[in-house]
Amino acid sequence: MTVTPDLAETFTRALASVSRQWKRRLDAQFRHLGLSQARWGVILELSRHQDTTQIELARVLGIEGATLVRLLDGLETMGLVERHPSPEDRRAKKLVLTEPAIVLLERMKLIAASNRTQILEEIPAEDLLTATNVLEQIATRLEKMGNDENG
Amino acid sequence: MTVTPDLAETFTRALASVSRQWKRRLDAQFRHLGLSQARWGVILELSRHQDTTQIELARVLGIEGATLVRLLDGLETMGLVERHPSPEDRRAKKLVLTEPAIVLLERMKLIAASNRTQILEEIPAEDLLTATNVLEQIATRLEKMGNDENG
DNA sequence: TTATAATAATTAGCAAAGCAATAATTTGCA
DNA sequence: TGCAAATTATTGCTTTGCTAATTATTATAA
Repeated sequence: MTVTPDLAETFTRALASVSRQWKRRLDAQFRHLGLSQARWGVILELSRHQDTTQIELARVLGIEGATLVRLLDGLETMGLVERHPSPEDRRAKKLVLTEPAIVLLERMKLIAASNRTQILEEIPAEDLLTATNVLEQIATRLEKMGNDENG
Repeated sequence: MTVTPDLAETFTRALASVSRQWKRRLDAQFRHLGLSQARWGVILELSRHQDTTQIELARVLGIEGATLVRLLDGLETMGLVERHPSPEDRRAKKLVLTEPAIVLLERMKLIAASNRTQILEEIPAEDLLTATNVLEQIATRLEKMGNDENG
């Protein structure tokens, strides 16, 4: 089987559309908490990598450091995140979630999970697994291409 | 096989990461033409649906009408698109590509296609097909949920 | 050891997406 | 027919992403 140009193109269009619509929907669901999809992602990832630096967090989120700065500014103003100076590197800052953030996290998890369930309801698990693997392969490849700075 | 919460979550993270990185890369490749991924999408879709109205074009692109307005403003300034009053509805405007846009379109197609080829090189076509179908199912479902205004 | 490189966070400025509100028209129904 | 509701394009404002440039610090190499 060959990857026809049409298939590749259809894939990219569907990818863009789904990602925009998913974001839109999640933003709407988090709005009443004063949050957004982007901020939710930061908090979730932070709950898994406590005491990480900003650059490291940006890396796992797949966004630029400069983008993360603004997100953290907002979360800090809301009292959900604190930036502490790193003991071993005075350029860097360690990030920690505050108590209110940890409380909020649970509510956000429920919302995000129920959202995923609703959207993915009718997708066969097998296909979803394949799709996930494809996306992860592409993500890895894009990271590699980006670092190589070619193309 | 069951969709575990982990799988669904991994899927969404990979989706977000790929879509951001893909956009970033394409933006970089179009920059020297003064274009972007978003504007490229408008021109491509317009080449397929000549004489369409803005709202209809926004619909097939999966973006808001207001978002398209700004994209068209830019493309009109560049002399690539023209807005003509619609004969049958004085609220609406018909969109047409100019001659320079049609010339440019061919170059853009080559760039986008070579980009896709590079990124998707190692993905088995079978898996890509499955992934595309999954994404299209989700896109359809999200559109339905959005219109129903529920959830 | 000191000058140069690289790295971490930040700021500024731009693009593209969203929502909400508005004006001009068209549609539909009573 | 005529008035209310829907539709089309627009503008204003916000968020989130990017790149480029800046500052402070750390790492490297001559």
